[in-house]
Amino acid sequence: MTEKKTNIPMDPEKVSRIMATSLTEFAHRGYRGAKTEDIAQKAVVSKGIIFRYYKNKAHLYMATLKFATDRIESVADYSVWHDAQDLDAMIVNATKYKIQLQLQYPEEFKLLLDAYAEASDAPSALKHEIAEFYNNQTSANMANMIDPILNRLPIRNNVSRKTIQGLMLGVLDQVGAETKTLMQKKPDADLTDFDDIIENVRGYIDVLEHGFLKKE
Amino acid sequence: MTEKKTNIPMDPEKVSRIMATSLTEFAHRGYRGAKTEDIAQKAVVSKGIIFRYYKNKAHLYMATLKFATDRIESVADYSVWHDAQDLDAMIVNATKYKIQLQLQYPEEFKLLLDAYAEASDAPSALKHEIAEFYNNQTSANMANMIDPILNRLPIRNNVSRKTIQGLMLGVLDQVGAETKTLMQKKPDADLTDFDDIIENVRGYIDVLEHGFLKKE
Amino acid sequence: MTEKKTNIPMDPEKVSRIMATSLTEFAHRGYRGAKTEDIAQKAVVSKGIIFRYYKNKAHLYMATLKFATDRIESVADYSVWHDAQDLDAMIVNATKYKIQLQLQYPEEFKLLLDAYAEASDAPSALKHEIAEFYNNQTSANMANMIDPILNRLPIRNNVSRKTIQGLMLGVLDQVGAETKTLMQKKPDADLTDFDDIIENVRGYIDVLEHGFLKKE
Amino acid sequence: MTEKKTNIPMDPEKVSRIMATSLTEFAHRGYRGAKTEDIAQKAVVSKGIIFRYYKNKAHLYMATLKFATDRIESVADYSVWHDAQDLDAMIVNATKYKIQLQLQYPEEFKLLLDAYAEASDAPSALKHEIAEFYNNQTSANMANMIDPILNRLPIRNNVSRKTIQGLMLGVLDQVGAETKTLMQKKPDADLTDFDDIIENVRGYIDVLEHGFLKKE
DNA sequence: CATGAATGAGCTTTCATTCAT
DNA sequence: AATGAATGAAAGCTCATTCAT
Repeated sequence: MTEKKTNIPMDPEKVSRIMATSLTEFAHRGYRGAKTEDIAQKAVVSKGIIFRYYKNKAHLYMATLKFATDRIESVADYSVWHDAQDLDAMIVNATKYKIQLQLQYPEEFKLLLDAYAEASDAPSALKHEIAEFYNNQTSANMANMIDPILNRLPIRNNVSRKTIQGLMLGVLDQVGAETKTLMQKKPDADLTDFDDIIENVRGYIDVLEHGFLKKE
Repeated sequence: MTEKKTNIPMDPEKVSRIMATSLTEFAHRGYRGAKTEDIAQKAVVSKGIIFRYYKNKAHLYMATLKFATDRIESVADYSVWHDAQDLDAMIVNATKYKIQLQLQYPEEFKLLLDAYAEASDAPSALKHEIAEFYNNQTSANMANMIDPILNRLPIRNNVSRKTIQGLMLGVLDQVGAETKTLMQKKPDADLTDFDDIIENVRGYIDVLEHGFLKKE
Repeated sequence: MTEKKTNIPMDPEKVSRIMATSLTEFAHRGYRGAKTEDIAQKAVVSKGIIFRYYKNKAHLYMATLKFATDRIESVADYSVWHDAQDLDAMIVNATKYKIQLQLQYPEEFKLLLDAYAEASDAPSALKHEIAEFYNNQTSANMANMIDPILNRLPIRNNVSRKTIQGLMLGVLDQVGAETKTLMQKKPDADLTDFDDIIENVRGYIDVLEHGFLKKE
Repeated sequence: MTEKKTNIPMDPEKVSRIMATSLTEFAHRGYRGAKTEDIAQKAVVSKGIIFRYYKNKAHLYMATLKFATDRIESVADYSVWHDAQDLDAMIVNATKYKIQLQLQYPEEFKLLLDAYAEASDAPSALKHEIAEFYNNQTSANMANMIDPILNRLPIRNNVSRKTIQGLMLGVLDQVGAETKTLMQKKPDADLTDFDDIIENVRGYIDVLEHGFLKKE
């Protein structure tokens, strides 16, 4: 299992061009649709160097996946969650943040979303990476984010934490869907175009709060 | 744009075998991963006939997409929505129904979900089909489904129909996610395995109703 | 170990052209020096068909090896050995025969001689074939050939069968070397050009007979 | 034809490492199977220097061939032939010597034996070297070796020098074959393992002497 | 001079598509 | 009309050779 670390020295500029190009190509064409020749050409490197650096196409794909998760991770600012004082503020921040991420890293999102399907046969090392990406948008993760806020709020009897977490995820899913739809209609949208979505979110939260908070 | 309708006579049995096989192959391997040779072999038809019937692989893929949407549409029983007397009954029915659909037609779902990504470069004629599939799980469609019920309910002021629709979609998205997760853990699950999910849904609806109904 | 017999139907004419070309190319350029593209072109078949018929280059090579051994085997006429009444006749016949074989199947000989070196890493199934080819020019085989004749002759005491067999093999080796040398000097030689060699052989046998027969 | 002798200064230590490694690699993998990368790595020199010293792979191969012949030539001790007082002593010495050479320089032998096949398309300058190696085991060479001894012996009428030379070569060929077989069965054999072969040789010579010497 | 990273021509192999039977 | 053997463009990958450092 211990891969021979052949320790090929890599030119960081080339690596970065290759990764950026691979990201785009894999995201838009899928694993099989992306051609190494094209990637090399668009990255302004030789075909040979790709195989020198990454051994083969599968490894290049995995490296690209890792690159995408790292990029998203590197900008993931969880303070938007923790610092919020109330639910409305938190969700609005989170929504803005999620939209911003999806706007800023659309290819990373596409790549990772597809990866789940593509990587069905492929290496287990990567599956961990991909699963991690998915888990960040999952119940367990959500719990950590909103529990501190829920602790400060008077929850109505008969409403479990899990239910609230589920609803929150549902709201975020819905935000994701609405964002995706808007981006398709208006591919070069910026943050201000998403004000309507944020307004929708406010409505969702208002209903939810009425739903699970104790009526004084 | 006007496709030459050469009107090739097709043996319905072969068509049906080809479609069933294509569905499976495309769903599991993706557009480029599926091989025409394999499809022909597994469908017990000659490779030639596939090209005679469908002109080329892209058209076969599109036909398969259409086949998948048709199959799902053909069993879509909207009475589960219309006949429900209250929100709880409606959503529980809808949830059961959606789970059942996902269980019964996992390949169709997989194919159509991936199609969104795969078909990025491909023909516009198909995009319509795919978009339709997605729209069925979208605000406009949801409106038709739940409006009759909402009409009978006393909605709290300041809560718009659109908000409720969005929340409902969010709940259904969340159900979809929970179903997917469960199916991955337990690939051969049956309906009874999904009781927990349905219980979750009851919790969601309880909160939502408290959230948007007038307190008497 | 049981290879899936995919049972590809093969056009005998194409097979025969491919084999003939492969034989020439592999014999003259070695395994790595021979190019599938060239083989296809010279055999007037498509590159694809070679891979259809033989799966890959390694299998093509093995098939060619088998083809070469079969061809030589198919014309191997052991009666030249058995029918001879005396040693001189036998060796002269055998020499003529060996020369003829080497003249008629120079590429087969070259291929098989090199195969021993080339096939060092390769499949065990083939090793058997190649080993067989080599064994035909070996002590064990020689024993069967000349023992019937030796039985009729008065062997001098102190001379073992094994010694005589070894000497016979030495003579045949020497004939092979002389033939090879002559063929290099005169690539388009025919049988009559080899009369000198046969004359040499007569000299060898005369000495040997004087050496191991009882003096009456 | 006049090669530009650019007279590149060469580090003798590097040359020696390159030659030793090339010998091994070319002998074991053949011309095309040997990789310049591997040779450089195993010789602990840069790939660049190989091309600086030898221009290209073909020249490196030729240099290696020359290196191998020189090594064998440099230890070739013809006194084993000249000093022998009788035929038996001479052949036994020669046999021991040949075995020792084959044992001590197996890679040189393998390289040169294969070279004959490999170098079919290649440069004529080398052909001379290779031919020389082969000629050393040839009639002309043999003549020089054994004529002094034959001069002292009473040869039977009707037996030509050439015949005896041929038979001697045959015996040596046979020794070579027996040695090869034994080395394959027992790769780490030493000289004592070859006693049987030497015993066989004694038998061969006994027969030959009886065959070509005058009966007093 | 020496190095070894980079190049890209050239090789093996795959597979959608054609077309003789 | 149906078949599936044949095709060859296109893809992944290798490695002798070059050349900036």
